[in-house]
Amino acid sequence: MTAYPHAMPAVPARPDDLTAKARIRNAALALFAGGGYDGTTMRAVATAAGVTVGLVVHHYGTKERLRDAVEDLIVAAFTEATASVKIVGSGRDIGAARDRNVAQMLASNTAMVDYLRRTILDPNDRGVLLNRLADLAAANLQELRAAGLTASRRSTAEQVAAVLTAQIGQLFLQPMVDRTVTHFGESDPPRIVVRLER
Amino acid sequence: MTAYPHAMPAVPARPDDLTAKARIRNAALALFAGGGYDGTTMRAVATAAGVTVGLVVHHYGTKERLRDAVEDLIVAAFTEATASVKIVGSGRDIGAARDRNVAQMLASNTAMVDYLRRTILDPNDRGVLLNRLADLAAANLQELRAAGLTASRRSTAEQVAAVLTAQIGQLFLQPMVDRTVTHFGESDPPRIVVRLER
DNA sequence: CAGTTCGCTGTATGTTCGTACAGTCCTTCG
DNA sequence: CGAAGGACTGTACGAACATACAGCGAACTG
Repeated sequence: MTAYPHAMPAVPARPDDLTAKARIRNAALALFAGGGYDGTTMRAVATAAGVTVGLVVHHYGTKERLRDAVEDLIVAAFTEATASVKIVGSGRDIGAARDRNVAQMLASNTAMVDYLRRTILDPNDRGVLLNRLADLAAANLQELRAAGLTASRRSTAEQVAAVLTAQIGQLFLQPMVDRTVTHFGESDPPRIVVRLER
Repeated sequence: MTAYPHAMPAVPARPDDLTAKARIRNAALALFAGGGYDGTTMRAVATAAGVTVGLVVHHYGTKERLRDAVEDLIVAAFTEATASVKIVGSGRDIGAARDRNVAQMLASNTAMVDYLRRTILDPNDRGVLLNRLADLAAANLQELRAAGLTASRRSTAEQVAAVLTAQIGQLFLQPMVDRTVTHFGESDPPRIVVRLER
């Protein structure tokens, strides 16, 4: 499942357990998510990780390569969330289980959601991360198809888009609804539902 | 309708017709939309507007006040789009006509859409612009209510959230779908539909 | 136990930023 | 004509930035 022959045990890591390199990457994710890539300085990352700027440069070379590491982490999280679903039952059930795992993973990773929202919705972005997630979704789809578990008449592109919007579309718009409702002094905001129509 | 006693004629303005102050504001909108507020320099705004940095400062004082002017322009566009609908017919029809006008206004204003997406979805944003648009929608709703044209059992907050998501929610997510579909070499992407559920 | 690697620090450098400001041109008005 | 005000330019400056780099100490390795 993971790339490691000796997989890490599923023990929640204490901050002290992490290497400085991992702490830097995690701090970068949190800060990029909160203040954006441009709005985050290498010094801020270093401070948040409890190290000096020099060490950040030492480990990642440039700010851009630090961002690459952050995006690798996100893609890995999606990969693990979907790969842990066994290929048994109907294609529909497997897809639903994958969606559930991704939703659960994102629910406990606010920073990832915020980072994704910033990056994917950015019209200026090169779209690398979105494409990587799309490729992952397509590969998952292909796996079902190879097992003869899907008989959708929709194209791959359309199915992938449907999966992605289902997995993350709602997360992107929900804050807007929440803030609007809160602005009028109400709580218990309604849920956003995103669908694809042809 | 407009604040001007002698309203401007509905003639599309040529760039040369605009004052430098307006050109600066328009350039700022386009650049903020494309590269974000932080990612846009005063020098870039000046160059895009065909003036010097000094003049930008002369007219707007600070970068933040330049952003205020940009947001004023957006709120004015929403105001005019909704105010031009006469209060005749059913409340539902009036609401639909307003939505149509806003959609049309946004369709011809890519920069505004991009700016709104950036600003409203930014979790770090103070939410001023979203609140102004929410207040505008609420005022429009109140207008219908005062005329006895609406009998919704939904709260104001919920109705406003519904209006805003209908007006701009789809515009925010559509680029993601478009890019995903394009990534797989297809054209004719499906449409996003956003709904509120309780 | 010497040698080498590696995590890590502190400082320096060149660039780019927002903003300040002195001054020039041009229009308006008495 | 001459003063005043506003649009506009060009330069300057301090702060903050990403990055480079020399050096230090502890931990491995043979």
